[in-house]
Amino acid sequence: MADLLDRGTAQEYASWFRALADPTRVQIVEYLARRDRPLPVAEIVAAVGLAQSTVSQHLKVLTEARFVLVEPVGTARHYRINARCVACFPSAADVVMGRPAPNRSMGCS
Amino acid sequence: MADLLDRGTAQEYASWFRALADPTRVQIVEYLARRDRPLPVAEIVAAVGLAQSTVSQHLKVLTEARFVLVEPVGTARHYRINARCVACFPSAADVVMGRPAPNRSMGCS
DNA sequence: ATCGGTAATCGGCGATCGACGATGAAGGCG
DNA sequence: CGCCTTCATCGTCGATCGCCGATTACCGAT
Repeated sequence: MADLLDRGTAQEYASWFRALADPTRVQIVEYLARRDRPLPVAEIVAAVGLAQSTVSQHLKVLTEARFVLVEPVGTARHYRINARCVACFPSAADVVMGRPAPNRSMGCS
Repeated sequence: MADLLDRGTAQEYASWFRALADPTRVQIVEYLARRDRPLPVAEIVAAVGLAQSTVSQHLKVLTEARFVLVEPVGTARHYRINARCVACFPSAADVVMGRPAPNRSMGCS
């Protein structure tokens, strides 16, 4: 008993936290969560006030972490929050803080 | 309305997430949370299996992020989870995910 | 086929990270 | 006093990060 959290799980959790380890990405995720509808990149670029390439990089990180989903719309690409992650990411915080794991694994689709 | 989360808040949240952006630190925090009593560094070193200097660095990061508290005990230093953070860190996850901020600010002591 | 608008990718920059061994500082004990 | 024990700090290394401008790729429309 009392040994460490499984390394794989720790790595998975850490990758989630790392995706939010940048203030700009925190702003983007919170923005997408609050708007709760697919938004084109241009609008996000305007909101955060950074270069388009920079925002695109951040969106790539968030997409790979499954925080964000993307759908092509004509020539554009619309990003939106991943509703599953809204539900299961805070549970990761609980696990790390020693609370019983609330059921759902972090394997969000 | 519908503009970005305040930059200062985003930076504060990001610094919390960054502190957990490493699997070893996730393991350390979860370990301290589950044991829930002050532990000497040597025990943590034994648990994670890394060099003592490396673990000390991780503990410094976690201490500066206020996830962990330290108290000197004789020649040793005992680390323990910060109970306040156990309560208020998951709320950061909620805020980022667009949920209403559950009261307490992140300014944990 | 070419043009315009949208967004991803590339290459480079300085800064930070995570790991280590070695060294240093502080306290207890003979 | 000297000597462990315990832990923090230093210096270094390669790797990664965050940002940018420039370029490329894609698609719709002319």
